[in-house]
Amino acid sequence: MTARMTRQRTAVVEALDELADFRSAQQLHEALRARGESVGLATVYRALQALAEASEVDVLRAEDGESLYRRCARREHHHHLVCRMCGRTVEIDGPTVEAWASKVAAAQGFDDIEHTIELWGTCADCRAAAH
Amino acid sequence: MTARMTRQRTAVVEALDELADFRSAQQLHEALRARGESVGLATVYRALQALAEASEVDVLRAEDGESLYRRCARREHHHHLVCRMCGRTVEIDGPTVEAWASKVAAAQGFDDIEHTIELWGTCADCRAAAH
DNA sequence: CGATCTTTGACAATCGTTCTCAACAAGCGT
DNA sequence: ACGCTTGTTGAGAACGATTGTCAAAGATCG
Repeated sequence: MTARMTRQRTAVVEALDELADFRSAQQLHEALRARGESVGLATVYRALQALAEASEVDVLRAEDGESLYRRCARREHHHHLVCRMCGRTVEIDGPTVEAWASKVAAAQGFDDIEHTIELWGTCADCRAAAH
Repeated sequence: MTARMTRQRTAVVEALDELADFRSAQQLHEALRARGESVGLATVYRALQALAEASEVDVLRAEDGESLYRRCARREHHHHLVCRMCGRTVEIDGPTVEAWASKVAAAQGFDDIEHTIELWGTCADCRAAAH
């Protein structure tokens, strides 16, 4: 039950730190390959899963359903503004929104409330790159 | 290019109306089967896809990534409070949130902004049913 | 160092969803 | 009502992300 520190897990964390923005498991796997680190894809998935459970990384779903991972600066609850082309991410928080969400849900008699609030857009660079 | 009204499409729309809450394509397919209507799964997916494009149905992704569909009362933009157990849905709108979202995104130089704002919870009935 | 016990990785298996393509049927004109 | 044209259907294959399998490998501890 004790989490062991392995070469592979360290490598995944390093890749996350290096890439900074939201990336898919497969992108991370490829980045590790490119760097010469040999890590199995399944292992990357397992590492990310473990990190997510430990709240070490944030997970969100791209519009096509793929899971994206990122090591965020703040560990407290927050949301993201993500570029759908390059993954560039800006952390945002919205105290107003939080309050609104829980108030609305409670008013309807719902429990165990969770909310998904993510903003997607095209960042200035990608817009420029697309002509 | 003209959309044809087929037995299958009508059936899918009927199933949606009957079930009222957010359902997966597979759930709808099964409901049709159970009712005696013979409709292929692929056809259900295609019908839902077409309906979604025409803004006839709302689509959202469950926490496990599955797509859920629903015919909403209002066709204007709005959000949902959904029971993660039974799919029961309450339509909500948050003018405050909308404004907040576009303001934040624009401030960061992002374009083509879209936002995902969904609330998940356990409705009173499901809470009771779980003891 | 050695025993223990988690972790790894190549590959198979899942699961939702989309694709393929020949058979089929709406809608239109006659 | 009758073909024609052309969008639609359905069974099954294909796909892509993710998870499961299990024997071999390696971390940790005494």
